[in-house]
Amino acid sequence: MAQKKLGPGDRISEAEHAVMEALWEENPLAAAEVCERVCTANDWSIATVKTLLSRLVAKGALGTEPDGRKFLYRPLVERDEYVGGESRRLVDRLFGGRAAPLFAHLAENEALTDDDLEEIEALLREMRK
Amino acid sequence: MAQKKLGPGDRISEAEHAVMEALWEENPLAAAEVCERVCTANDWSIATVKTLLSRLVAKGALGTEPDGRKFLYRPLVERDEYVGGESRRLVDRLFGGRAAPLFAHLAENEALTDDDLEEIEALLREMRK
DNA sequence: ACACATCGACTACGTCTGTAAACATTAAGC
DNA sequence: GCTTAATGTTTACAGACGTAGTCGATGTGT
Repeated sequence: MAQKKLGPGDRISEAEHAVMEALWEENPLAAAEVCERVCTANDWSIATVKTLLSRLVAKGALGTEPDGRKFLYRPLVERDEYVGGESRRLVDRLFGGRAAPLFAHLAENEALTDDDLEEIEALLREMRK
Repeated sequence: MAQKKLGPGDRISEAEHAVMEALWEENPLAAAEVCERVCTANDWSIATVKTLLSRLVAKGALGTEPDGRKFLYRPLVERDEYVGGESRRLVDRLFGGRAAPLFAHLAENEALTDDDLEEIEALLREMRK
């Protein structure tokens, strides 16, 4: 088999996600370059990053292209896709699929800044067309 | 030590969460009663439920009171507390702590029903006092 | 040519999770 | 009293995850 498309079983773990973020921000990158942007923040060794990269490739979340003796990695899944999936999973699991209760929750716990409120209002206005 | 308060390291896993949901909806319940409400839906055996209950007790998420030869389990963490924590974690991880982008995302993918929109508008109105 | 630095591949290993069986105790029915 | 059914406790085990070391190949500087 050549390319295993990311099955729904192939979830991206939390540590892997940090690697994905780096690559979503800039790509393609070599392993060492990825390490430069995530190793210190997470207190990881280069070896750890290599493992995470391999697992992400195995899961079909990353693709590689050879560049001399090294590999360049680039995301195969869009950040939007991932973020959307995770968001929906949470809303499904905790709020029965309804987004309003999530919103209410965030609002209650003042997890919403004034900027957020304004932005959301704007979105609503635009949505109402 | 008698009561270990749920440390932040003691996360509730997905399977465990299903058990918690049952107990949040009705409590206290015995293991067999919990199984009645979650075993068929998840295709679990009673043994699995017992394990999950034990682990939740160990994590400090559930408390027990003896009832004859059996135990009754009841939540020690509020559903709101859990839900709030998980929501914030997601927002932090995926949206840099800002809720507006999450909202935008849900909106884009029409994960928002008309009811949701109305409800959110109402919330906004009320919040603006 | 040769030592050295790099890089990906393979291996390792402890913890957590999902899933469950085996075991011990004990209340209850006969 | 003794068998049986129910219940919590212990043990099990495979797969995922976090974290990293070792190994073999290969390019690099001198």
